Amino acid sequence: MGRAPTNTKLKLLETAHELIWRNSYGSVSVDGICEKANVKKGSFYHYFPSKADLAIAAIEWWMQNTIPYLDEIFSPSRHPIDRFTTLIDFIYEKQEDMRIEYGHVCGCPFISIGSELAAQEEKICQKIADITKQKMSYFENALRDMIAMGLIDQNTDVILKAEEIYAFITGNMMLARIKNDLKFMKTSLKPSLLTLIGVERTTETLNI
Amino acid sequence: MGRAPTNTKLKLLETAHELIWRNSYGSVSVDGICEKANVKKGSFYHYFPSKADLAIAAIEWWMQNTIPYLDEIFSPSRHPIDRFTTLIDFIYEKQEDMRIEYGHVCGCPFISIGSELAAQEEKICQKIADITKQKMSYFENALRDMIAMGLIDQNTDVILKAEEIYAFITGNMMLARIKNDLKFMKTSLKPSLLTLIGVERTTETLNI
DNA sequence: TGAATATTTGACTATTCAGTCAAATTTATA
DNA sequence: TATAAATTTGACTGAATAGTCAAATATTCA
Repeated sequence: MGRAPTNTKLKLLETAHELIWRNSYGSVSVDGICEKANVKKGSFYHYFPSKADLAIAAIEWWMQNTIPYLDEIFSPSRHPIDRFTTLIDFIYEKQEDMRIEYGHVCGCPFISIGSELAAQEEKICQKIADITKQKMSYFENALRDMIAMGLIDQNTDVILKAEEIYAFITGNMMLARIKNDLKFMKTSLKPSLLTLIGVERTTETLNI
Repeated sequence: MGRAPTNTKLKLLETAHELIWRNSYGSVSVDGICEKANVKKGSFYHYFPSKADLAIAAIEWWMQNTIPYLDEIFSPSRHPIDRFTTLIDFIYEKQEDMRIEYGHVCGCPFISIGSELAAQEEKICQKIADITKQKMSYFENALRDMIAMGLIDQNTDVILKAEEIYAFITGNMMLARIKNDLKFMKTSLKPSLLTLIGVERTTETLNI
């Protein structure tokens, strides 16, 4: 008995995520999300108790969406250096796609909304912090493999190094969004990142 | 003849900057700024044509405020490595002060507002991009001195390296704001930054 | 078919928002 | 002290905001 579930909730998640990523949490209204998603406001509040709760759900949904890609990129079967370079390619391509479609580099949705709501929405910050940790664990895993393979200094503190990598990539995405410019990300981010990681830049290690 | 200028405009700039830095552009209202600054709304619009114009003026005002500090930190009379370590100390102390006073790490005001308004306020983005360039010029200047002193690789591309440094510091400040945590900035940012710059970490070069 | 359940609708509120404006007030100076 | 100019005030508007709710509708299955 009972009515079957519809795709309304998913439409709201997708639309909210896109609008907030492109613009900002504060500049996107519930009415705007509903209009774009072709959903009435009453339906919105049937699925989400508040705008903030929708934002949290959208962040969670997007992260779940992203995990399979990260699993593929950071597959243990891939050479660890290749994992990082593939990650940069993956990020760049998404950013370039969005720049073409929306006319603007959009940066990292987690970081943008996290920064915007850092002092207002404790729950959102906690969620972003969790995601940050989760992403860094991919880096730590790859760094351990690099140590085992003798690619980087044996005494590398992988936790610390992972945080450096995350901050570096994050900072670059942020600046790309503000400057609306992917030049650095396209041409310099990859070699800069490898230097930061501490990989010797010989043709031998780079051409896997 | 005529009435002498008052400090109302300055009060509005100070208050707007503080509230937007602590929270966000979208969550701070003109009414909120006026109330905290003890200024009536009519006065606000006597001095600023719009909320966005106030934000631009506040950003400009804060940058003008910051320049003397940067000039001192990046004084050519200071050892170039010391310039960077002093910068980190300067940033950390300000962040720690704000964390204690407001209960929250506030990060970089320029980057936070720039990211928030990247797709909405062209003028604000342009202003932030200008400030970014201006700050990187300090880095480039120091890097050239480091090359001249043989502290880093003679073939270092200073423009590129300055952008790396800026992204790295920016990313760290962003994460500190989101995580509301200054641990990394306090203990690891300095050595990590020197590694990124490419300075050999011997006692000789570090204890200036 | 009919009961049970989930979903959708649209009209509704109360508040907050950015921005306006004419009149009142202050103050420097001639 | 009169004048001129900048400043301040407070009441105002109209639009947008997040959120509410009871009723209508669709769908499932017994």
